[in-house]
Amino acid sequence: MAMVRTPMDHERGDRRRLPPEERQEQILRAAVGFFAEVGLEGNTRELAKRLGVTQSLIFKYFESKQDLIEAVYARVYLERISPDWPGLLRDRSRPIRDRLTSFYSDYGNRIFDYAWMRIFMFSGLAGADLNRRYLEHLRSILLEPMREEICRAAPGGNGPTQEDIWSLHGGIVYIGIRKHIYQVPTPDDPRPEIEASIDRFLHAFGIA
Amino acid sequence: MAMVRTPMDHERGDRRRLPPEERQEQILRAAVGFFAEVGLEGNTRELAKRLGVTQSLIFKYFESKQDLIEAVYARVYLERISPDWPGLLRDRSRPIRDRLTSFYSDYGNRIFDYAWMRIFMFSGLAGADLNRRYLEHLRSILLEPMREEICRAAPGGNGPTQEDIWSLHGGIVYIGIRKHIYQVPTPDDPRPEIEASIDRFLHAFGIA
DNA sequence: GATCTTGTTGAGCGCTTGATCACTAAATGA
DNA sequence: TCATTTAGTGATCAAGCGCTCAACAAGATC
Repeated sequence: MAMVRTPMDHERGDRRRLPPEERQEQILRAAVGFFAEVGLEGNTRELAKRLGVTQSLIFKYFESKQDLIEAVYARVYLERISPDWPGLLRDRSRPIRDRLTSFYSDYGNRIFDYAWMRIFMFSGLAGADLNRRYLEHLRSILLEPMREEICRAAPGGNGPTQEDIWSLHGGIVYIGIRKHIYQVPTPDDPRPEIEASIDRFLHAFGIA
Repeated sequence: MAMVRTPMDHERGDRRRLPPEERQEQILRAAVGFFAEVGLEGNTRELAKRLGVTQSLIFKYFESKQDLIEAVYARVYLERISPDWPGLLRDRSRPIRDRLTSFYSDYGNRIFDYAWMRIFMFSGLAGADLNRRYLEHLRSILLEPMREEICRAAPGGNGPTQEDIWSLHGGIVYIGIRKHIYQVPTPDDPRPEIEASIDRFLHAFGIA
């Protein structure tokens, strides 16, 4: 009960005096989980406690808390959109339904993630420009191609509008919001519902 | 530039020494707008400044900040669900499409609201139980009836599952999330897209 | 084993926070 | 007009915040 700080009871192997890049990585990884859980106003003393280091150490690796938060943003947003997806969506050798279901199955795997969803929401509420840039990126390189491909597949040319696509997208993303933000029960495997949403959507435009 | 506090430059008429219930109401109303904007960690000094009163006055009307936040929750959540809606959804003298479009048109009017959306999101992220209770309430008295009515209207009895209904709901709510949380451009009038979503949904179950 | 480098510590500074309280002065009634 | 009541103030407290820095000690080099 002496409250002595023992490095051993935190993280794996955790010898003191890590190489700088390893320590920085360790802090950043912990920060992602920590800020996702408590929000961006979470204090650095608590974060340090979870890492089993002193709070001052954090400032050796990140100039300021804002600096750390931006590193968290970068880490979380980076590689969240796969470079394969535009090609997948445009691949006309496959039926549009297949392309959409495999895209959203992949997409769901990446974004139905506790840390991602919450940090995206926290940063959105904080007014961070990153959200707007992410959504514009998403729209232009994924949703707009998606819309075009559905239009092409739709008989009679009465395809969806951009706003229709947002509606499909929102219905799917909302599963993750319910799970990680509101924390209400959701299906263990979201894929059947994703497929059903896509089928309903395509059906409305005369596809399948 | 003397930064003298003049009561006149805040709120309307604003004579000092208000009757207690009026002052409490004024603080509460300001708190709703303030916390919606900056988050629940917004500080009471800033809130007091907006009201043109001292910070200590807030604690004359609310025992603690947490107390104030809970009053904000109550104010914001209260009367957000109209008692007319269950009856409207169950009214079989009207086609199901009409019932759904007028319900969601009304519903959108109430929840596509800056303060509501953001406080709901802030409290959800903070883990407040209110969100779970609200969503369970919504499900049981609105979404489940909705599902049953659509099932009844669907030929062959292959109606939507509860999860399908969440998907429809999510697609609609997502408009508000984009607008007030992510703050990206959305249609000025969401009703056309709401109607389109409902039509696509019903179409998939062989209705209309 | 002595030396040097540098990752890590712990004390603490300046500031902000929620909350308290003795006091001030505006409204009310006699 | 004066006494009473009480809405509102302003100074202040204790705790917590981001951040700094002199000192310490783990690990590499010889």
